[in-house]
Parts: sequence; structure tokens; C-alpha cells
Amino acid sequence: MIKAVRGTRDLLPPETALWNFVEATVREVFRAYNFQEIRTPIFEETQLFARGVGEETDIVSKEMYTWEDRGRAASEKGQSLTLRPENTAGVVRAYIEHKLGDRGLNKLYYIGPQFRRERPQKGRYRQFYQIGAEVIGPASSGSDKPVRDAEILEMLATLLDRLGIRNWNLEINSVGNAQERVAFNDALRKALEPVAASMCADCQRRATTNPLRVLDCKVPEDQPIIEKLPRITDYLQEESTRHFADVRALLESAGVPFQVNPRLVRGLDYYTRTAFEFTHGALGAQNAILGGGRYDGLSEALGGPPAPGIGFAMGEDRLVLALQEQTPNIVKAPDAYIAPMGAGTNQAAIGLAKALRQAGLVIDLGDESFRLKKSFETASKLGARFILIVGENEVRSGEFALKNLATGEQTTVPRAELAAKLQAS
RNA sequence: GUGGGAGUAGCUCAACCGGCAGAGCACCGGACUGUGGCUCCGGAUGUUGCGGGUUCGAUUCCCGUCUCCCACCCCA
Repeated sequence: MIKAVRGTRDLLPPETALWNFVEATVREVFRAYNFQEIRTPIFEETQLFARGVGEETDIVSKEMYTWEDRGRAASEKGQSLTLRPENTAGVVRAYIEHKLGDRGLNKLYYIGPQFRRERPQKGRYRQFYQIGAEVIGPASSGSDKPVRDAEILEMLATLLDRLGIRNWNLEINSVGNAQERVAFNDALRKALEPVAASMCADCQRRATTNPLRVLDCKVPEDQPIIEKLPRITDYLQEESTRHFADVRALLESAGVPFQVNPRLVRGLDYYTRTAFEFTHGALGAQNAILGGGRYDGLSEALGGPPAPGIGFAMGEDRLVLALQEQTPNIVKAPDAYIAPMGAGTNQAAIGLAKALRQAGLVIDLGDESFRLKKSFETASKLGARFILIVGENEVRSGEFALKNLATGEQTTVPRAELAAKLQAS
């Protein structure tokens, strides 16, 4: 038997209804903040991710689906292509390519699949879905202002509330600009040298490979050491410090609860200044539901004009998982099940079904060969509110037997009044 | 990529020391030929993930492999 490949999966009803609910809510909320949708290709030149996300990140160095495309001529070497591992690089590429800044398109959102070749785990798949938004534009558009950061965070808090996600937690930090990050990294490396040997095995390795990750260590014995390590906030210059302070003040004005987490670091190279993460308790080790931050130098890194920006990516798989644990299914049951009965009654039934559907009702239809008992069983199983019997008697008289399956009440209704009757009750 | 656990009917899971592969739910038919849910009777479930090995005999023991789950690395 051929099965879905490792790390991919089929989304089946009724779960798909939850996905549609999430996406519809996202579109509605984002629209209120004047974001518009962008759809970028699912694969891009490998170089885009190498330069945009960072050569040294795990994503680029070992988690991408990359292949060499066929050259146009037999002698020509094909270009290296990659299934997108995230969507920000693609959006910024499109921003540059179509000069979106000049067209005033500064607020964009996307919903779609991304691909990373990781070991699958709950809430972590090789084809996974992300919802994200980016505010990007020339500095003159205000895209570098603290109010943009606060506005996006407030939008996310509103979205999670609207989705009915309870117990989310927002942590923010500032990781500084490019120069400040380098200075902090050096200081951290130096501070770790004498103490690393007394830390856990993971930290000993991180101390040289990725000092920022040491701050993320959860081993209790290491905490006293980590407390004494330099903090990023000590390495922020006046401008970054003020930016961060402004963001915090604006969040308070907007009524968005948050915690400053000086240890919050982000994995992708392009992040600057504000970094944030929303977490949710019920997701195990994969507790981050969305994360993001500012990326003021990304456009230049990709050969574009200066265009400060801020954005986030939300794991839709995990969002749905969190919702499933707290909400029952939301599929709307059919309003009526139509049961034709007797040779030729299908003809009347299909026309009737069409008319009722056009009136906005959800209608399912049986077949004239079914015994009435089977039709009742099916209607009950589907959870239909009513069963409408289209037998030979009904077709002849133009009046139909309509039974409320919950109350058992049955009435005879003329064809012209069926839609109104079903809508009213 | 690393470590551990698990894969048996559509679903949830049993099967003792290696001896005919089972139950509940769901499904189909009937009791009831124009009235569901409840009840009763009957029925079909299957490459025991896949491939190999040991054995008279393997769901069971061994090896390999695939997938899922948990954790690590990393990250949304």
C-alpha cells in the first residue's frame, strides 16, 4: 500500500473544518489591520534562503529539500531549487522584485505550506503550515517605528483571543541590531570560557557552537551560572534601548499582557531588535505557537533597498492542535436529509434539493431505492435536523412529510413553504 | 541526525511459556415492505507495518527495514 510519506499527512474531516475556521478568523482579523494577502511560490532559488535565513542556521545547513533542476540545454547546468522552509524570505524577495514599497504595499500576510526535513514529532511535520504577516517598507513609511511592533503584537493577542485559545503567554526581548549582537555574542563567549566546563554537556557544546542557546538551557544546576552571564540589554545602545522601551510602553497602553524574557533568542540570522514568542501550555516540548521579530537589514541582505520590517510566523498545525484540546468539533450538521421513496421520485427530489440549497440550507440527498427505515437511520447518523420524505404520495399532492428528528414532530408542508419552514426552525 | 517506546479489523485495544487471530464500538442484513435513536437475532471483517531468519508450527523469539509517538539537537 502506498502511504503518505514520512512527516506528511492527510487532513481529514471533521478536522478540516477547524482549519477553515482558523484561516477564516485570521483573514478577518488581519483585514481589520489593513493587511492584504500575498502568495509566493512554494519553491525558490536555494540562494534566497541561504542568504535570507542564514548559511549557518540548521534550517539551511541540514533541513532543506533542495534539488538541482534540469538545465534548459543538455549542456547547461540546472539551477539549485529549494522547497521553501519559511515564507519571510519569499515575501521580501517579492517585495524587492515588484517594488512593493513604491506601491504602498507595506502590510502583507500569507497562509501556506512550508517544508523542513526534520525528524517528525507531535505538532512538527515535514510539510507544515504557517500563517504569517510582515510589515515592511521604506523608513519613511514608519515601518521601523515601535508602534508597528506593538500593533502586530496587539493584533496577535486579539487573534488568539478570537480563536478561543486560552492561556497563551507572550514573551518579548530585544536582540539588538547587527553590531550590538556581535558585541554581545563576543562578551557571552568570553564569559562562558571559564565556567562552561562546570555546565551540562549540551551547554559545553553550545558555548562554542551557539552561545546564545546557552541562555535557553533548562537544566536546574546551570541556572545560577546563567544568571550571572551578560544580558543582551546591557549591550544595547541608546537607540535600541529606547525602541524596546517604547514597544513595552505601547503594549501596556494597548492592554496586551507580556513578560520580558532577557533570554529569549531567535534562531534565524535576520532578526534584529524586537523578538517575541507566544507559547501555549498544552503542546509538550513544542510549546511555541508562534514567533517573530524585527528584521531591519533583511531587504539589503537580499540585494534590495533599505526596508525595515517586522513579522511573525505561526504554526498552524500546532494552533489547530491546541484548539482541538479545548473545543469540540464545529461542523455544521445538515438542515435536512431528503429521502426519495419509490421509482421516479429522484426526479422530484433533486429539484427540491437544489431549491432548498439555493435558499442557503445544507441538504443531503438519499436515493429512491433506499428503504425508508434506512433513510431515517442515515439522517440520524448525519445529525440532520429534519428528514424530508419525497414519496409518490408527496410528489402527487405537492405536500411533503417533514419530520423534526430531535423532537419527533412531523408535519405536512406544501412545497413552496419548505424553505421558510426549515429556516424558521 | 541521536536515544527510547509502539505498530494486530474502519476505530480503541486483547491474545499466558511459540500451538486454529479475538472483544467492544462502528459497518451490513433481519425482527419492522412509509418512520430513526432503544432492544433483540444474524453476518463480514485481517498481507498481525514490510522483508528475511530460527522452528513441525511465529502476532509471540532473532535480524533488517518503514512509519508513528516521546525526548534530544534545532525550531514555529
